[in-house]
Amino acid sequence: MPTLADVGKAAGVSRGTVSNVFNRPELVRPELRERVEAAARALGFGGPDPKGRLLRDGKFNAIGFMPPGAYAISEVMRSPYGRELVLGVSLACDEAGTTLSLVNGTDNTRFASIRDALVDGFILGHSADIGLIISVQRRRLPFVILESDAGPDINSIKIDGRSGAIAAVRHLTGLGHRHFAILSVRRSPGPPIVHMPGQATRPLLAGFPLDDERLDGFKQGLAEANLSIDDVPIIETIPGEPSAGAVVFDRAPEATAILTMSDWQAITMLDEAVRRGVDVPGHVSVVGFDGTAESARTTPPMTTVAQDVIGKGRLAARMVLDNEAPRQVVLPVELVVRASTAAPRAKTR
Amino acid sequence: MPTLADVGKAAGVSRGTVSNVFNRPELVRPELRERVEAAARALGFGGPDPKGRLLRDGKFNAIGFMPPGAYAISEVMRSPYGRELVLGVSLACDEAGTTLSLVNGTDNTRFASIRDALVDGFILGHSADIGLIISVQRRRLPFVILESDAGPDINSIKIDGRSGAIAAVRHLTGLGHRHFAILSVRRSPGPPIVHMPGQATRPLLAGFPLDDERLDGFKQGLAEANLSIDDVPIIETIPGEPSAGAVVFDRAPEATAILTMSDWQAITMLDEAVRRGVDVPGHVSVVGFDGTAESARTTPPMTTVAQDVIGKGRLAARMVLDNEAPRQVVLPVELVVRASTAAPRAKTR
DNA sequence: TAAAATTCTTGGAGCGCTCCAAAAAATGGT
DNA sequence: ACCATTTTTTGGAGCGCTCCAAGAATTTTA
Repeated sequence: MPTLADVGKAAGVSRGTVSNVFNRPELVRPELRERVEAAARALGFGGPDPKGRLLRDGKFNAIGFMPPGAYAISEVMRSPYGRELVLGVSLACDEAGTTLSLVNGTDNTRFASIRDALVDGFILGHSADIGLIISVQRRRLPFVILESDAGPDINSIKIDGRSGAIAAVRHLTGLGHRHFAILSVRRSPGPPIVHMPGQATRPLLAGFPLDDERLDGFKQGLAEANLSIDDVPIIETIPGEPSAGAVVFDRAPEATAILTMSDWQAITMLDEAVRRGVDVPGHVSVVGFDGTAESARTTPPMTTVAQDVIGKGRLAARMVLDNEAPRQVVLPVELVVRASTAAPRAKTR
Repeated sequence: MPTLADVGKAAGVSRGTVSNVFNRPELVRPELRERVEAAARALGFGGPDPKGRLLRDGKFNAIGFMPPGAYAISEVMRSPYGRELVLGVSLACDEAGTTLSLVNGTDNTRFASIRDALVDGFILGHSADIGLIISVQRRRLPFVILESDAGPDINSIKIDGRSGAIAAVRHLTGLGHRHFAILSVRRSPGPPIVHMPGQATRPLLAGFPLDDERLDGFKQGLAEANLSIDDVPIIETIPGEPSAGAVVFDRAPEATAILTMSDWQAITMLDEAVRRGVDVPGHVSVVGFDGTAESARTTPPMTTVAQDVIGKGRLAARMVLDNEAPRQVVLPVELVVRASTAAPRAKTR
C-alpha cells in the first residue's frame, strides 16, 4: 500500500502537500494539486490511511456496545429487547454521527475485546462480572452499565424491576389468580431447569441483579396475597429456548397465570399455547416483561411490564457520549394490560 | 495519558519490557514484572493504547455495515428486514470474533464515513449510488453490495426479487383477484406519493434496483393475467410511514389485493385493517415481502415472499471476511402462503 | 524595480506501539 | 573460576499521518 510519502515522491512534492491535497485541497495550487492527484491515481493510492490519522488525532468516533453476560452480539440481536435496546443506542449514534460498534467477545476473549476495542466509550449490558467493569475502567473510557448498579462512581441505568414484578403479580392476584408459574432466565448454557415446590434448590439468587430483583418482586407480590413463591414452579431457560413453553405447560399444568422475565419468553408461551390449542387468556394468563413493540402485536396482544427500552438505549449512549459526572438512573416501569390476562379458568380439576 | 515509555521510565526499564509485561508476561522475570505493574498502577496506566498497536499491526478486526440509501442505522434497526439482516451479519461476526461496526453517515458525510471507518471490510446496503462503491474501492477493502448487482468485479448478493414478485401476483390472480393496489417504497423523505391509474407519472423506475425489479415482477405477473400495472394504484411511502395503510385504504378502496415491498409495509396494512375493522383476508388480501420472523406472527399470519434474510446477512459477512474472488450471488425466494390471502370478496359494489 | 504582502510548500516533531536482532544477565557444567 | 548456554532485557526501526512554524515562491504595492 502506497503512503503519502510515496505519492509525494512520485509527484515531486512533500508528504505535507499530498496530505493537503486530500484534506484541504483549497490550500494547494490547482496545477500542483492535479499533478499530485495524478500521481496518487497512478500509484493506486486511495487516500490517507485512517490508521495514521487515528494515531495522531486520537478519536475513534465510535461507541462500543458489549452484550450482557457472556452473550454474543447475535444473541442480542435475536431478542426483541436486545434489538430495541440497540435501536435506542443507534438513535443517539445517528444524532451524534457516531459509529456503533457491536463488540464481540466470548467468555475468554472478553477482556481482550475491551482492551482492544476501537471505541471512545462503552455501554455494558447487565452483568454480574465486576471484572468487565474493571477492564473498562482501566482504559479510562466513559461507560455506562445497564441493569446493574455498580455504585455512585459508575454510570448506570436500570429500570425499577421490582415494582414492575410486583405490579404484574398484583394485577393477576387482583383477577383472582392463585396458581402461578414463573418462566425465569437461565444464565448459563444448558437445558431448562425446573424448580418444583418443595424441592431443595431455590433459584432466587441467580447472580444477575436484573433477574434477582424481578424474582424478588414476584415473591413480594405473591406474599401480599398470602402466597409463597416457594409454592410456585420456577422454570429457568436460556433466552430463546424453543422448548420453554412446552416445559412450562408440562410441568406446571395447574398454573392459571404465568409470569415471565421478558416479552420474548412470553411470546414463546403464546406460541406454544397456539400449538397446543390452549386458550390465552381463557385457560392461562401470560404476562410479559419489557413492553417491546412485539408485545403489542402478539395473539392475543400481551399484558406486559413495559419499560422504555428505546429511551434507555438512547440515554445510555448519550451518557457515554456526553461523559458527564457519573449518575445512577432508575427508569420507571408501567404495567400495560392487554388481552393475554383475564380471570382464572373455572376450577374443574 | 501515560505511555509505555512513561511506565518504563518510572520502573527503570525499557519500553519493550513494559510492553512484554502486558502482552507476554511470561517473558518477564516475575520480580521485574511486579515492579513494572506497580509503576503502571502508580501512574494510572491502563495498558497499551490500542491506537499504537493498531498502527503497527494494521488490522481493525471489524467489519462495517453501511445502511442502504441515505438511511441512518437507527432506520435499519427499526425495520424487521434490517434487524434480521444485521442479525445475520452478527452471526458471522460472532463466529469470526469480529466486531460489527454500524457505520453512520448522512448524505453529506457518507463518503467521509467510508474513508475514515475503522474496519477491514464493508457491507453496503442496496444503493443506487455508484459513488459509495467507488469510495470503498478507493480504500481497497473487501466489500459486498446487497441487492444491487454492480458487475462481475464486485461482490454482490441479491435475491431473485422479480420471481418473488411474480409468484405473489400469480398466487393472487390464481385466487381470482383482479383489483390490485401496490404499496411501494418512497426512497426520498416526504409524505406518501399516490400514483393513480391514468395519471402522468408512473413510478416504475425508482432508481433503486431492488424496487425496480420487484415492481417489474408485479408488472409481469399482472400481464400474465391480462392485467396492466398501469391500472393499478401505486402508493409510495417511506419505510415506517405510519399513515401508509390509511392512504392505501383511502385511495384504493376497490382493491381486493394489496402487494407490498416488505413485511414491514404489510404489517402496516394489517395494523390499519385492525384499526378500521377491515377483515383480512375476507375483505382484502395482503402480501408481504421478505419473510421475516415477524411475518409469521401477525394477525392473521401473513402470506409473504420469503427470503433467507439471516442467511443473506451471514453470507455477506463471510464474503467480506474471506475476501475471495468476487462473485455475484442470487438467492432464491419462496412464496409462503399463510392466512392473509384468500379469494376476493364478493363484488358488492 | 524593490520592498512588502500574500500565497504555497516544506519537513521536523510527535502520536504509542510491537517486533526483532543483539546485548546483558543469569544459570549450569566442569 | 571460567566458559557455554539459556533466559531476560534493550532500544532502534518503522507503522502513516497531521500539525505547524518557517522558508520559498509569487503577487501586489509604491
